[in-house]
Amino acid sequence: MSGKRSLIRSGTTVDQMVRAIGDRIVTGVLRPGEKLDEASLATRFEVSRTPVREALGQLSAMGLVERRPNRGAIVAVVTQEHLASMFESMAELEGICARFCAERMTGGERRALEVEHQASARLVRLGAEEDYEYFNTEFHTRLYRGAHSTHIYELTVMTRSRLAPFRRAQFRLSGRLAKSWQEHDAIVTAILRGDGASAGIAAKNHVSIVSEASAVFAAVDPASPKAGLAELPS
Amino acid sequence: MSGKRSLIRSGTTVDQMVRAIGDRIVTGVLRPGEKLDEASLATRFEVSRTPVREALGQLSAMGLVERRPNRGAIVAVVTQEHLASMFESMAELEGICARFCAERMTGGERRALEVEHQASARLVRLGAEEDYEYFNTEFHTRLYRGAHSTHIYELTVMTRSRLAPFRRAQFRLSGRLAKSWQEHDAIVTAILRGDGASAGIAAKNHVSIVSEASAVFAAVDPASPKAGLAELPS
DNA sequence: CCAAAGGCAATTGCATGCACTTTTTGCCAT
DNA sequence: ATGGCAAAAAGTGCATGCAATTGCCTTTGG
Repeated sequence: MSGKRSLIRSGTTVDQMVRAIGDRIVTGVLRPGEKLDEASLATRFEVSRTPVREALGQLSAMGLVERRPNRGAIVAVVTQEHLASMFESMAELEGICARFCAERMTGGERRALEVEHQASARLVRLGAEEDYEYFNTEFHTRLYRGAHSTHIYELTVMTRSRLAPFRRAQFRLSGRLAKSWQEHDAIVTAILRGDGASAGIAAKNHVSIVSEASAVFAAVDPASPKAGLAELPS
Repeated sequence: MSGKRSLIRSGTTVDQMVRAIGDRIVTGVLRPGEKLDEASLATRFEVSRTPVREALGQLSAMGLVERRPNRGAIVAVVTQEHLASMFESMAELEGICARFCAERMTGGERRALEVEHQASARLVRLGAEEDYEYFNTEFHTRLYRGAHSTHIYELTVMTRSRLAPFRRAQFRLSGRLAKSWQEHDAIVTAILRGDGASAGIAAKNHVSIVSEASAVFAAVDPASPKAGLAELPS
C-alpha cells in the first residue's frame, strides 16, 4: 500500500477514521440503521480493515454505532423511548450547564456570550437558518464551556453528538428561529443576572422545546434497511 | 497465568478484554498512571495483540485509559480539577436520578428499595464494611435504574466507573458507615414520599460528602511516575 | 407449491508480520 | 565525569491472511 494519508491528516489513522465515520453519522450522511461494512469503509478511506475495525469499536463505545457480534455494525438506531431519554438527559445537562454558567462564568465569558447572542438577532431577522444553526451550536458550546466543569462538558458534548442525527432540520419549522432566540435570551439574561436557578430552568425548557420539534423527524426517520413494512400512507 | 477466558466468558474476545482490563482499572488492580503494555496484556490473557489494542481503544473512548500516539497507553490519570469535576457531575447525576425515582418508580421498585435499605441497617450495626460497600453499590444502581431513563443510566454508570478508582476505601473512614446509611435514609424517605425535589437534594448532598471523603485518598493516590510536585496542604 | 436442510459466498474475528516511532544504551569526545 | 550522539532494542501502528460464523440461495422432500 502506498500510504497517502496526507489528506485527512492529524492523529493516527484510527483517530481519523473515528472522526470521519463519526462525522458522517452525526451529520446524517450515514443514517441510523445503515450497515457499516468494514471492507467498504476500508477501501472508501484507503486504509486496511484494522483501523476501521478499531474505529467502529470506539464509536460503539461512544454509542454512535451498534455492533452485533459476527454480524457487522450499523449506525446506532435508537428506540423512541431511548431517544426521549436522551433528550430528557440533554435538557437536564444543559440546565446544569446554564446554572453553572450563571455562577461561574468570568466577566469576559459573560460579555462574549452577550455580544454573540445579540449579534445573532440579525440572523433571525434575515431568516438565515443555515447561519443561525451554526451560531446556535456555538452558543450552546459556549454554555457547556462556561460551566467550567470538564466532565459535564464531556457528557454534554457526547450526548449532543448522539442526538445530532435526530435534530437536523429543527430550524426548518417556521417560527422556530425567533422562538429559539427568545429562549436564548431568557437564558442569557438569567446568566448575566447571576441567577443560576432561572438560567437552569430556562435552558432546560429550551431543550425540551427543541426535543418536541425534533421528535417529529425522528418518527419518520427509521432508515432500517429491511423493516420495509408498509411505510407509505395509502 | 491460568486466568483463562472461561471465567469471564461471553461476548467476543475484545469484549472480554474490555471487561477484564476495565475491571482491573475500576477495582484498582491497575492504578492510575500505570503503563498498559499491549504485549504483556496479550500474553497475560492469552490472546493476540489485536483484541488488546481494540479493547484499549474502547477503554480510551470510555475515558478509563489514556492513549498517547506511538507511546503506549496508561490508566487514565486525572487532575485534581478533573476529579472534582467528575464528583460534581456525579452529584448532579445522582440528584437527577433520585428526583426521577421519586416521580417514576413503580410500587414494586419503591418497596424493594425500602426493603433493601432497611436490611442494610444490619450491616451498619455489624460494621461490615465489605458487605456494606457491596450493598451500597446495589443501592445506587437501584436508584439509577429507578430513574427509568436509559441515557441518564448510561451517563451515571459511566461516570461512576471513572470515579471508581478514586473512591475505594471511602468506608474505612470511621463513622462513614452510619452517616452513609442516614443519608440513604433521607433519600429513600423522600422518594417514598414522592418528593422529587428533596430526593434530588439529598442524593446530591450524599455524593458531595462521599466526594470529600474520597478526595483525601485521591490526593495521596497519584501513581504517576514523576509529577512529584508538592501536594500536601500546609 | 411450500418448507426444511444443506452448501456456498460473503463477512467478521483474530493472529501474525512488518514498518515506523520512541526510548534506551553504549560509546566517544570534551 | 559528563554531555551528546548514534545505533540497537523495545513497542506501537497498520496491513494482510486465515479460520470461523452468518446469511443466502439452491435443492430436495413432503
